[in-house]
Amino acid sequence: MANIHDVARVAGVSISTVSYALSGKRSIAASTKQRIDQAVLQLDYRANAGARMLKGARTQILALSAPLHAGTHAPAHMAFVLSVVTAARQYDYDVLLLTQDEATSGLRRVARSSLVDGIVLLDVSTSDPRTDLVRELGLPATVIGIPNDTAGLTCVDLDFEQAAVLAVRRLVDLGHREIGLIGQAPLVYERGSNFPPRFRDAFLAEAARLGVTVAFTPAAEESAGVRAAVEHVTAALPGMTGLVLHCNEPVQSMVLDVLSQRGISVPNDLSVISACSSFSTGHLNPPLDVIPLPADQSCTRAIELTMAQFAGDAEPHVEYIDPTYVELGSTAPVPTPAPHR
Amino acid sequence: MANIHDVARVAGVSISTVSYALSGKRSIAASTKQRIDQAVLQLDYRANAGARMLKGARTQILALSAPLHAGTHAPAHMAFVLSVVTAARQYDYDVLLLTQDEATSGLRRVARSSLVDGIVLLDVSTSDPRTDLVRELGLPATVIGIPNDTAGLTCVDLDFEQAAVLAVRRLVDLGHREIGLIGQAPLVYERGSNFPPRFRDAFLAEAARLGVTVAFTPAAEESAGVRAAVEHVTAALPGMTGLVLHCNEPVQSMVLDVLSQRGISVPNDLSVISACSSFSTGHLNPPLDVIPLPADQSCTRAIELTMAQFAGDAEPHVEYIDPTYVELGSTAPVPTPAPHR
DNA sequence: GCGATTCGTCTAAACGTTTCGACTGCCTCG
DNA sequence: CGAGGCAGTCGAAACGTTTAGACGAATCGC
Repeated sequence: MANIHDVARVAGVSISTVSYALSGKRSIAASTKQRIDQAVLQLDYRANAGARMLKGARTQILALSAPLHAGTHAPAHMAFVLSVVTAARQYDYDVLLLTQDEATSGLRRVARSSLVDGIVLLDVSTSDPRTDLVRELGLPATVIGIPNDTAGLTCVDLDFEQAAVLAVRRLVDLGHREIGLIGQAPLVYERGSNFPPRFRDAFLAEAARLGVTVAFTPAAEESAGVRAAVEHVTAALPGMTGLVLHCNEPVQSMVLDVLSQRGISVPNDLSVISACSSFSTGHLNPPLDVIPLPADQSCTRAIELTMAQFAGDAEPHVEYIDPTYVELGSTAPVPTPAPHR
Repeated sequence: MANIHDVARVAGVSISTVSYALSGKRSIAASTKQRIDQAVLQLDYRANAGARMLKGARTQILALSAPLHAGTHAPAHMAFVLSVVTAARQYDYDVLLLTQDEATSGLRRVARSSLVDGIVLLDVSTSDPRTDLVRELGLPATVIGIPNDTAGLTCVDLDFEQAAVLAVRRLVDLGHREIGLIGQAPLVYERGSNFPPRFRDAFLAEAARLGVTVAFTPAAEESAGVRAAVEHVTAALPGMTGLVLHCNEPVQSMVLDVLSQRGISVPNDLSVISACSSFSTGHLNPPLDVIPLPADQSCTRAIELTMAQFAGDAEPHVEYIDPTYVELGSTAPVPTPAPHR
């Protein structure tokens, strides 16, 4: 493999001149620069990564800790992973993928061996051992998601609380007073995943504040679980006219199936909102109003924040991404304007 | 960060002694080794990755080129990615994730800069620019999937041809003479993905050999597409008693829904087989007989083959993984033993 | 016409490993 | 008892960069 010596020889200059020409850190005569560029092209030269790391103290590699938990929707997870890689490449960073097993040991290994310049954490739980590790390692790091203790951490995530508020208000504005909420699988809550309770609690709080009645239930991912969840909310709230889904796409689709089997028409009989869906709801029948969970926005911002830490101009802080509401026709004013209460 | 000098100082030996003690490449007195281990522990020392790469000519990093194409089932894709990472870790290798955009340029970059020791290619198409690049780079590489031109390449994959034969024979053995085959989405075939036509062609060939009638159709992923696919095969084959699904899980599930809506009972009226599914079919209703596509097996083998190339004892070749047939009760002897023809 | 400045280039010193060759005792064998 | 071997350790030379410092030549201000 061609090295900088070869380039220098071909271009007829010293290696430092080559280095400066390529980095642009000192001015180089146009003619010299041209000869060097030519030699680089001819030899297909690329600076040796190891040498660059060793001397430069920058590896241009980020560690991405992306555990895939049971109950996490794989396509959504994939979307985050790919978004991180794509965003990192914008800053000339590559991404080393770390998984489940080895979650903390792998992070420690790559960090202590100076293999990576920084860390991105995906899918943190409310109390996640990786956050302690990140604090200990003292490496630039960004967490996508909000753990309970954010001290000393840089975190970014969709504002799930605000998303919940948005969903409640939309339905309330349309006159709905009895609203169901179908959440993630029970084990997602038990495991301590960070965003489901954030959404649920804010949802319940806003509903209470506005004086509307809510029935919440998690929904297991298989069709029996979904059926049970729908039954639970309808039984708890016989007068339910609005329903919010904070669950993954297959479950959303199954909920719509169950509703249609029961002869419930959306939005005529029931207004339905999809909250924090990573993907378009356009293929659902009917397409659901949605508050999107924009993987690329979170990830792009996470990378920006990591780069800011490299530059040294970034204090640890928590950053929320504003949710938006997208109307696709699955909500309507409350059907029978019967006086409530 | 502690370096080897620090360890040497704390242990009271020279750095070469530390290096030998840790690598085990020369014998070291037990007492010395112990002092060194102690110092390593105390300082939480890990060899600097850059220095190791530079000198050792081994980076302990693999590039994984994992483009996520439209029509690829994300969970299956994820399973392959995670399996590759897990398998690589068994050999103390980390994995650098490369995506879609940058497919060839990214591979070239990491290879030419000696950032990675080897390459794993996922989801190759029949004619994939990445395979030419791999040949050009001359780096150890393993392809998961079989492109048209395998010259000079090391490839590993499930034997989709054999899987197709297995599926046909199973149904034929049970007396079925008219068999439907529902495949991937049309764009998957158009894009040149490697395994769908391998399966389809072998399926048609084996069926022809055994003199049974087949109707094949691809199935677009939305429910209208699935409905159309089912209609197509039933219209083409009014006497169809067997159906093979070579498509992703959501489509399989939708096919079963359509069948049940039409009052077709599995396996009483129709025997159904799921071919090359990455995930268990246990949650389907009914659970389908399946010829699994074992991501971990392919990936583990791919890593083994890459490691063998490092060791120098491996010629480029194509390796097939034997498919297995798992009975879960979705096939039965042909229902009405009416004489066909 | 001369010191100061700027530009372009070079020399050489790091960076933290791995590993080859060499050295020192000590043991063994003839 | 001396030659040879071996276990245990060390010194020093790579590996391919980046970058601080030095230096000559051209340019500029006065």
